[in-house]
Formats: sequence, C-alpha cells, structure tokens
Amino acid sequence: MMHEFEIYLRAYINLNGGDLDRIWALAVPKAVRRNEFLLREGDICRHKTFVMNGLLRTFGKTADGNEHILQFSPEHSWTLDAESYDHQQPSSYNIAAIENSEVLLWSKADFDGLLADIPELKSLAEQLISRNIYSGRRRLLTALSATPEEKYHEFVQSFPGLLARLPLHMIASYLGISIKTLTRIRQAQLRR
Amino acid sequence: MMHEFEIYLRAYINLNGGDLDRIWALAVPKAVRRNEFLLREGDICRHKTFVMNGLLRTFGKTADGNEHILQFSPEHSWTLDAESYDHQQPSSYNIAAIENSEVLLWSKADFDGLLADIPELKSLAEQLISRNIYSGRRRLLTALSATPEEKYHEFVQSFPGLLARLPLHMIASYLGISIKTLTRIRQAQLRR
DNA sequence: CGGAAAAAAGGTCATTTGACCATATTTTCG
DNA sequence: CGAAAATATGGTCAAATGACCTTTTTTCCG
Repeated sequence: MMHEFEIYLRAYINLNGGDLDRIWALAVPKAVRRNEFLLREGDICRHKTFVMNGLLRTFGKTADGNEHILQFSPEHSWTLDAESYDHQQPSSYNIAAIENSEVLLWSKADFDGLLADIPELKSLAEQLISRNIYSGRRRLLTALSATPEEKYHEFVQSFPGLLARLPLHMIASYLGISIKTLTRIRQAQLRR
Repeated sequence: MMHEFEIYLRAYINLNGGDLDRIWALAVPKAVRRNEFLLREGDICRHKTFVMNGLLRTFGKTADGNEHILQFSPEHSWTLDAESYDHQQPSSYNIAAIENSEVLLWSKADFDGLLADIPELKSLAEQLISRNIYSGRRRLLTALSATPEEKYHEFVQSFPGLLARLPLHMIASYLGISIKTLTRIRQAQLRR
C-alpha cells in the first residue's frame, strides 16, 4: 500500500528514506465506500487527503438543493477544502466518493510539521497549489465563455480517462449544464 | 508614493524598516494609462504587480474574439498571470488598465530574492495565494450554478465600490452574461 | 440471480438568452 | 469646445436551454 504512494511521491520529489518513512508513518489509511462522504458542508475539514485509488468528487449545493461539482479527484491526486482546512472552520463544500476508494489522511498538525521539516514536501505542496490556480483560471474562462458543446469537448480532451467512469449527470453537473443538454450534445455526435 | 504601499504592507505584516526599504528599493513604479496593456497574451509575464491606485482587468479572449474578464484589480491588490510568471512562458491572458493607474513592478528575480530573505513577505504571498484559491472556488460555483440575476447581485454585494467605476459591459463580461441580459436585470430592479 | 434503484434517453413546451440592429446618451480627447 | 467614439438602452426574433414527465436501459447489491 505504501508502494503506490511512494511511486507518486518519488515521481515529483527526491526524498531520503527517512523523510519518506516519516510521512508514511503519520498517514492514516482509510477506505471510503461509494457514496460515502469524506466531508460534509458545515463540518470542518480536518485532513489533507491523498487518493490512492478510486474517485472522489467535491461539490457545493445551492439553496434549491442542486449539486454542482467543482472537482473530481481520481487516484494520485489530493483533495480537501482548503479554506476550511487552513482556518479549521466549517466548510461550504462536500467531498464524497464516486467509486470505492482508498485514501491517506494526515491531520493538519501532523502535515504542518512535515511541511516545516521537509523542504521537498513543502515545494511539492506549493507546486500543487500553483497548478490548482492555473487550472482554476482555465476552468473559469471556459465556464464564462464556452458553449455547452465546447465545455463537453474540453472535458473529454482534458480527462479522457474519467469519461467512462462517471455517470453523465455528474459530468453535466461539473460542466454547469443540464443533463438534457449533455444528452443532446452526445446524440448529435453519434448522428455524425 | 511609498506611503500608500507602506500602509498596505504594514496592515498585513510586521516588517522592520530595513526589509521595507529593500522591498521598496527594488520596486519599479509605473504609470499605466487607461486602455494601456500591462500584459498581452503571447507575451511573458515578467513582473509581480501591485496596484497603488487605479483599476486593472485581466481577461482572456476566445477564438471568436470575445473578451472575458477573469479579474478586476483595484488599488491595493496584486495582479499577474501566475502561470506565465512562474515559468516565464507566454501568457494566455491580457492585463489592461481600465482607469489611469499607478503600479509597482518587481522582476521575478528580485521578488524571488525578497521572498527567500523575508519570511514575513513569503507568508503574505502565501496568504494571497490562499485567498485566491478560496475566492476562485466561490466564483466557479457561482458561475456554474447561479442565474444571471444572482450573479449580478452577488457581484454588487461583493464589490460595491466597483459598480460605479465600471462600464456595464465589463460587468457583463465578468459575469459571463450578455450586456442585454444585464440591462434587463437592471431594468427589472428599477421597476420595483 | 432477481428485484429495486439509478441512469440515460426521449418528448413537449415555455422561457430565457443572445444576436442583430437602431437609437439615444455620455464620455473622451485632440 | 466639438467631433468621434464609447456606452447604454430598446425592439425583434430565432435558437438554445431547462423543467417536467415518461419510458427504456443499466447497474447495484442483498
């Protein structure tokens, strides 16, 4: 089980064995079943989460009860609500498993310690944050400017591997379009 | 001119005089005239930018030539294209002045040096990045889920001071709706 | 395996939205 | 100041979209 995570880490940073062991020693493995929540809005996000395998989603709810997916987190990605985690305050978002998944959890206290002591890890964290900002910008521009069809194509291009693992209504939710519109787009594709 | 910037900095972090002087000494003041570009897509974003006064906008262009505003940067805020700046690679975005503005510029080399030497500044930078992520999430959720009317109200609530300084078509561009729709919303308000 | 639940697709219709155009008003700047 | 540009508003219309509902298909899980 270490194996997976070790491969991931080593792909990004050079760590000596001791640091790796320490990071690993503080990680709490957890199995999350399909549809189980890792975080519910109103709760405080207490952990950094690394997805070893499976697939999670982060979503917000609107007043009328609709769900809108902000992010998919497949294997070898991280997830949390940063605002809730950083300030240990109630979250506005939900994180739930789409597939049965295995994750690693670190408490904020533990992870802060690791970040302080292991510069390579700190640098990885900063890289992840940066990429988060870059992709967030692109996503926003798409949300503002693209037609539903363009959004769908961009999604397929960007996450070819996720397409087959997601129910369509979640893709629609992620794109901010109705499932009806998504179905129409896909039908139009077929007829070509 | 230092004054403005000093007030800003001191509001967020405690700096000894020497550090403040050093930050200031490396800053290049620049006046940007209305409609002038600070960054054009395709160019490399070479500076961190602090807006002393005035108002800038960051926007992307779609294939059909439409502009979509990602961010307004009024006085006492920072702006750049992080992706272009971090990797010194061509940008996909544009930054231009809406009002005549005065900004401070730091080259990446200089600012990296400051960040490395002044932990307080580093901590401020991290705070800014975090807030960027938080607000980006909220903005995305709004873009995905809100009606044009809700988007407009949220904008007015969030940036009451900007409303009077912006042409409506820029607000529409920021919200991802047509100016026609925005006009309709505002007319409906009046009639109540 | 089989029944129940979830997901996808299809039909219909009202509404919203944007495109296009013209016009009035304001602002800019030489 | 005054011409030109920018901005805001208004009208009209077609198209896209979502809401609601039903039917079919697939998936899940005991």
